[in-house]
Amino acid sequence: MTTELRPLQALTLWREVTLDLVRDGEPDLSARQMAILLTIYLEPPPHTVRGLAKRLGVTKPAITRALDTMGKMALVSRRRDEVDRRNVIVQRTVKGALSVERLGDLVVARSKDLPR
Amino acid sequence: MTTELRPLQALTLWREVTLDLVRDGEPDLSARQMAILLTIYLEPPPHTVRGLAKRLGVTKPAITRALDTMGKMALVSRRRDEVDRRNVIVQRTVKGALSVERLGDLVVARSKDLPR
DNA sequence: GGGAAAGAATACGGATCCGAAACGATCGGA
DNA sequence: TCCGATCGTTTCGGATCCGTATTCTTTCCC
Repeated sequence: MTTELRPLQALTLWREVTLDLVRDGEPDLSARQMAILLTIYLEPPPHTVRGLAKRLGVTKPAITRALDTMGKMALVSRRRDEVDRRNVIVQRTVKGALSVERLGDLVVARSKDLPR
Repeated sequence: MTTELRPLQALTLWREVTLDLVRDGEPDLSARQMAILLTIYLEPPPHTVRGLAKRLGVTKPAITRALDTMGKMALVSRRRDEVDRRNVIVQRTVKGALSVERLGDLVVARSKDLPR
């Protein structure tokens, strides 16, 4: 189906999900980190630092730093590309998958009681 | 209507809007700042630091800092409550209203071409 | 009037972030 | 082989963020 959100509904949805993310105790992901996480989990691999930088429109060091932080959180992991050892492949993790899944459920739940 | 988003659609929507926010050049708002902004613009005033802190489940200094930053960005403003001068009232601004409006349009637009 | 309580801001030390620039490692073509 | 291009990381100075604890003003109430 084609979803028919109106602006007030859209904003309400965005606010409630954001509030849930702020309140859940977990350290907040920045917009960049969120974009990286969802790109990795929604788009087919492989994902490289350069590819993510280009897609997000930010510099490579910004991606490296975000991956450092998200790596500590165990949301993503990295490994060398053995075919071309210059590349680093960004990989999914169990915890990252669970986190993404939870976000999906959150948005679905919040979309169910929007103002008319 | 009751929106019927499925998890993959929800995640795709969240990803594309987040990507738009990252790519638009404006400095990214943190999750807390976004929650504050949307609360101020979607809920009836008045909004105080304490009230926002309680609603977001974070400390008051975190709210003060977020308001400092968003004040510099001209997304919100502050004034003393003349009735009870201990309180600070958080107010909307033209730029903030435009920013919120743009986000609403963004979510609406991205919700229109979601995968079946 | 005086002290407790409330509200917001400030100080602190530590962590993270930013873009730009420099740096190694690796690859690939002449 | 060697030299340029590519890829990711590191470094730099400066800004922002975190939570805790403290400070300052104002209000409330005995």
